[in-house]
Amino acid sequence: MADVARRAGVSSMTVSRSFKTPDLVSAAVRERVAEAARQLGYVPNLVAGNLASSRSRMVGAVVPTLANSNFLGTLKGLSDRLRQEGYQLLLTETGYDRREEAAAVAALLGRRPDGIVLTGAEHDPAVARTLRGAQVAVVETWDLRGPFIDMAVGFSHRAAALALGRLVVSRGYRRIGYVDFPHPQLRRFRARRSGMRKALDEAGLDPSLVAAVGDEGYAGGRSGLEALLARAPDLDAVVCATDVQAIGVLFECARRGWPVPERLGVAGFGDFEIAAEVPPGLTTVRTNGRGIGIAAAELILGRQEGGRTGTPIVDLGFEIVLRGSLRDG
Amino acid sequence: MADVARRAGVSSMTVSRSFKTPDLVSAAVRERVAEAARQLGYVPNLVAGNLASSRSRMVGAVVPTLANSNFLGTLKGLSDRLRQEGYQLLLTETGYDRREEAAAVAALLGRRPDGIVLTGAEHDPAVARTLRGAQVAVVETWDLRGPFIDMAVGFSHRAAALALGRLVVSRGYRRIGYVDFPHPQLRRFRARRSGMRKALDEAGLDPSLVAAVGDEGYAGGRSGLEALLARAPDLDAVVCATDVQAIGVLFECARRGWPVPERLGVAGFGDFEIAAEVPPGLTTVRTNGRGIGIAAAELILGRQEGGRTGTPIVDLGFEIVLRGSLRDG
DNA sequence: CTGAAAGCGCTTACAG
DNA sequence: CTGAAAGCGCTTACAG
Repeated sequence: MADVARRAGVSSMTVSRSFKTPDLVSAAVRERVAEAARQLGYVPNLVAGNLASSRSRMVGAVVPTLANSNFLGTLKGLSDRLRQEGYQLLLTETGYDRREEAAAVAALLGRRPDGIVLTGAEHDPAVARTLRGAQVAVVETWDLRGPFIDMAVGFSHRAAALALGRLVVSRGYRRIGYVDFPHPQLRRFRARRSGMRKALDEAGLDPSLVAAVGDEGYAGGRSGLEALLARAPDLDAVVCATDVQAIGVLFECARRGWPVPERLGVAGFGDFEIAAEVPPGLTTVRTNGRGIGIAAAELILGRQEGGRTGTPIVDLGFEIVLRGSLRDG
Repeated sequence: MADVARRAGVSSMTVSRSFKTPDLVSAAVRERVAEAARQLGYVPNLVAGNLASSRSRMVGAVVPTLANSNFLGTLKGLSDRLRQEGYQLLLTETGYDRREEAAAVAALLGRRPDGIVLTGAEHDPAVARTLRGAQVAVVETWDLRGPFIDMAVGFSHRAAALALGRLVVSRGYRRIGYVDFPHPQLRRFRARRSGMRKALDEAGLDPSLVAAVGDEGYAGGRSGLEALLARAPDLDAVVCATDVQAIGVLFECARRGWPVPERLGVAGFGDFEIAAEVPPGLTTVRTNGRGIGIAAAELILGRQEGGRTGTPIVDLGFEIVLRGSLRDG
């Protein structure tokens, strides 16, 4: 930058202003600075800028896994919205491990990001403590039950599962099983299960057909289905904690030659892209993961402008998407 | 840090040393510094550290899209390996747009990352120029045809498609169609098509059954299949440029009640997780996306140690995975 | 094994 | 509209 200033015949702060606040610089000087920068191939050093201004225009994102369209959508929404404002994303994956998460947050904090986006609202106690002490906007996503460290955006998993459960019941299914993913400390999965249970209770149906599997993927759906059938051979519908599990169930039905939705109704959670593609179409809950990312970005950006913009707890709701995997009732 | 130094009764450079090179500090002092840091909740400011040392321990990753298991695997491998060494990942998505990519690289460079990982080896001319001028290790991934900016890791898409094509031929299929994703300037897709064509030529089969679709997803597979059938009702096998397209073809077969592999053989490219799950199992090319990420990380880390470690062009090869979507021959 | 000084490349008030 | 000075919080030689 000193080189640019010399070449343009101005001071280095004029160069700085010429980039940051061009309106405060005369057109002629702006021109000369731009030309000098171009000739020198000058790339402003944001590291130095960050140190001097104590604003980084970086946001740290902490996700449990990349292998899940839900968080991918959120990441994409976050990244897109932030990029528009010249922010960049620092990404860490924790593998659903609280201690990894705590380590990630600590490492992120060293970079002095302007914001940190966490997945879920259950963290190592040290995380909340450290984060509250730090000068950083924090958004917890995918969970709406506090207490929150700072801000949050999500939806009610319980309400969504309840709505889905009621739909399945309304279609005349009577022996409804649930494939759960009871990951320790993942409250959102407990909430889904609880909503489901309520729907069955309301209808006076047996709520005990639950298979807890340790896999949120295809194999989890398959083994969940098998476990449920072993307990209830007359099972007529299966709801899964994730779309991928539900797809696993559909695949297993295809293997067995079982027609869906006649022999078995199937529903999932997430509305991944494949849900609309797989025959006969998967009934599921659309959760607006991308919207969560965008909203998280807005919250962080709003905080930068000073003061909070609107409410720091955002409920994005959900939508039930009805497809061929449930019969007409 | 000054606070920590004061509290521990040492100079701030001793604090710095105590963290960076503990061996050079006496155990007693190390102890006092650690204690003071703990009490003060001290988090070293890496921004300042980076500026002073001109090393950032950040790596920028530029991917066309997050919605594709291939790059996700690479990202994951990269992120995992880098995290072990205390590096962090700066992520940008470009949407297969060269200008977005150029902008992303410019923005990344402002952070002075120690390395940049690009997808593919075809970039805006400005990218190569800027990057060569910068003090940064560059790895181009998923393509092995240079010229490269710096280093590269990938495999031969042509050889992989050729091997897959030969396999399909060996299974007795004779009217083999190819669903292409001819994205402008995505050489790797051209290479796949070329390998496929060679396999058909060798066998004296008609290589003209190609459907170019603008969608690398499920819908692309479906529309590709329809286009091919319109031209060749006796089509007996379809190879797709991506697994997701191939899954789209399998779903369309299911909708039509066509048995796979009897009525139609199907093969894909990528070995996404679903390939093993979807009935009857998708024959495909396994491309080791995760390995690409790990290798890219190694190349960058090696460069940090000074000097190049081994060859800067890494061929990770591929593997044909045979599953039920092709008949026994 | 420990420390005083200079500097990394910017930005932030404060003047003019 | 432009500039001289100080400082952001570390690390890098260089001494001792």
